[in-house]
Amino acid sequence: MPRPDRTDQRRKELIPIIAKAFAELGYRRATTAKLAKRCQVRENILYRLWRDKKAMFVAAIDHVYQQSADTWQRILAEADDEAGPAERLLAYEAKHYGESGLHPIIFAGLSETNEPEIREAMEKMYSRFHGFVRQQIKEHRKQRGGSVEPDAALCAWAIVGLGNVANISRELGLLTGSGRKRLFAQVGSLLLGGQTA
Amino acid sequence: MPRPDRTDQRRKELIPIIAKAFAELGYRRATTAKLAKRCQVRENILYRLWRDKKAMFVAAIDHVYQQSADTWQRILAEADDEAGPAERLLAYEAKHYGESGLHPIIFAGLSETNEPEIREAMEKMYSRFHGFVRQQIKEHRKQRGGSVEPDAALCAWAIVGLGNVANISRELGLLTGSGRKRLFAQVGSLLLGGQTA
DNA sequence: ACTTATCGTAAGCGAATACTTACATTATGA
DNA sequence: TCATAATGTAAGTATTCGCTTACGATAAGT
Repeated sequence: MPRPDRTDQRRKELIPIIAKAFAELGYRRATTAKLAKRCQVRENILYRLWRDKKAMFVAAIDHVYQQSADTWQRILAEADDEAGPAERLLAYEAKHYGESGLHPIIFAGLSETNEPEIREAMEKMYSRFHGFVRQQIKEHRKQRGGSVEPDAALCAWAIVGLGNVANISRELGLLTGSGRKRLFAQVGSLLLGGQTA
Repeated sequence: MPRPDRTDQRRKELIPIIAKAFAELGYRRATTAKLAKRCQVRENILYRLWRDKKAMFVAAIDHVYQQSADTWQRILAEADDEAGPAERLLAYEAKHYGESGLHPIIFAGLSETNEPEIREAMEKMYSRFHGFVRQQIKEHRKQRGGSVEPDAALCAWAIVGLGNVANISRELGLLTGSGRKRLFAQVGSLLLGGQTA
C-alpha cells in the first residue's frame, strides 16, 4: 500500500555525518539546525529518526566504537605476518590513531554525563574498548607464556588512557605525529608485555 | 578617598566556588545565573571581575593546576621517608586522586577548545602537568642510575593518561576505588621505573 | 487510479541564556 | 563631612536553541 519504511537505512546514512558534526563542534555547539544543514535535510526529519538530540548523540557515541571495531576486525583478518594480533593492532594504531576524526565525540560525551542516557552510552563504550584491549593483552601474554604483571585489566586501562592522551595531545598540538607514534610503540609494548617476573 | 579596590581578593575568594560549579555542571550547563547564585552575588558583579564567562572558565582551569601543584608541594615538603619523592607522589595520588572533585573541568575544557583562549589555557595546563611528571621521572631515574626506556617524556604522557582514565572510570563507575589504587600503584611504578636495559 | 503512509518544506513558539543598563548604597581618605 | 569610586540590586533585551505543528508532495500496493 503506502511507501516502504526506510527509517533504518536513513539512520545509517546520516549517522556518520551527525557523528562528524558532534566531533567537530561538541554537543552544545552542534545545534539541531546545524546537524540538519549538514545532513541536507530539515530539522524536522531528524526528529522523525530520533526522539531527540540526546538520542542522536547516543547514536554517534555508538558509531565511534563501531567504527573502531570494524577497523580492528579488518586488521585482524588481513593477518599473517610474523607479528601477533596484538602487536599488529598496536602498530596500526601507532600510525593511524585518531585519523577518523571521530574521537572528540568522547570529549563531548564526558561533559554530558549528567544525562543518564549519555552516561550509559559512554559507560558501554568504554567498557567495550577496555574489554577488547584486555582480551588482546591476555591472548598475547598466553602466547608468550610466563607470569606477567601488572594485571591485564589494569594494563588495558592504561592503554585506553594512552589513546586518550594521544587524542588530547593531537587536539592541543602537544605532541607531533611521530611523538604519538613513539608513544604507542614504546609505552604500548611495555604495557602489552608487562614485566616478566 | 574612595573605597579600596578588593577586586583581586574577591576573585580569589570566588574562583573555588566557580571552579566547583564548572566541574559539576560542565561549561554550558554552568549558566552565569547559576554561577552567581552559588557565589551568592548577582551576575553583574561576576562581570565586573571577569570580562566574560570564558574568562571565568579559564580562571577555573588555572585553578585546577594550581590546586594540584600546591598539594604536591606539600607532599614533597612533608618528606623524609625511605621512599623517594616520585614514589611518594605516586602513592599519594593512588589514594587521593580526584578527591578535589575539580577534574571534570578538564572534560569540560576539552570540548571547548574551539575557543582560542580556552584552548590556550588547556594547552598550558597539560604542559605543566606533563612537565612536572616528566621532571619527577627523570630525577627518580637519575637516582637509580642505569639507562631506562621508554623515554621519560613518553612515560610522563602515559602517566597523565593514567590520571585521565582514573577520572573517567570514577565518573562512569567503571573502576572501584581499590581498582584505581592498584592502577596507580602497579602501572604507575612500571612507568616510573621503565624497563632496565 | 486511488488510497495511504512516508517524505519533504516552511514557519513558529516558548524557554533559556549571556550580557547590559540604570540606579541605589556603602565605605573610604582627605 | 563630603566627594568619589567601589559594591549591591533589579530589571531587561536580543538572540539562540530544541522541538513542534501544519501542510503539501511523493511513491508504493491493490
